[in-house]
Amino acid sequence: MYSSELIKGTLKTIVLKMLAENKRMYGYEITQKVKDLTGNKIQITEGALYPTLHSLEADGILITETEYIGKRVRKYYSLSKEGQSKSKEKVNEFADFMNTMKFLLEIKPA
Amino acid sequence: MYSSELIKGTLKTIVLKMLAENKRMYGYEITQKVKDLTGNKIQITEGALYPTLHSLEADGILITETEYIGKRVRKYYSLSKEGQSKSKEKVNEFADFMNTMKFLLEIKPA
DNA sequence: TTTTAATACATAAGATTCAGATGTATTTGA
DNA sequence: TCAAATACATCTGAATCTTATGTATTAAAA
Repeated sequence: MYSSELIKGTLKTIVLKMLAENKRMYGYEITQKVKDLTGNKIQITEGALYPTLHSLEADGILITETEYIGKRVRKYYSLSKEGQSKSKEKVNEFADFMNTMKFLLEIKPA
Repeated sequence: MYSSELIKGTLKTIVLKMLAENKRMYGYEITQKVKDLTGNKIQITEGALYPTLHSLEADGILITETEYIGKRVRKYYSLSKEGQSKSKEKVNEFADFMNTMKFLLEIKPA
């Protein structure tokens, strides 16, 4: 687990990337996928995730569909057309940022 | 310039790295150095920098000395013993975080 | 020569964003 | 059967940053 401040500012990018890879996902699924892929190093809390999903939806970046799994409601999120380009844009920006930071912090390639 | 949220959480790491490289620096100097090294891509605002410097000082990570340049006061910041290890620690943590993100976002090496 | 830009410190108000706590309800597995 | 996992979500508060503002000195340009 990283110190909490590090994750800041990357949540939106992570969520958009996950949805770009998986067509549609529900909230809990996103938290688990990220946890799995990062070997528990990044754990998205629900208190952070849901407000983010809702704000992305409000901005037209995400689309939702509700389904019933038995009696339980499940809310799927997927990228809108706009969301697809937004996702690429965000990932590219982060890649650029990493290069800048790598240089600034003189980090040698792993 | 990156979207503001990206920088979040990295300010402390950047400041500590700058001081590890330069022995002692004053606030304004740090903002300019980072601006120069990143080709204006990262611009630390003073409203963000000074609270950070003060809190690092309060935590015993930084030491200050005040000097007069003409009539103007200049406040130099440098790493304490504890600050030196903290600096390495922070940079290493960020390097690790970048690797995790690179994998998660499937970013190919530049 | 005057006045603008740059240097250099700093604070304060507000926004954003995240963590942690809490809440509800269902379903699976021990 | 009862605990743990699944799945949604909200709310309070803490942390951190942005924008704006303020003071004062010094260098450079008009």
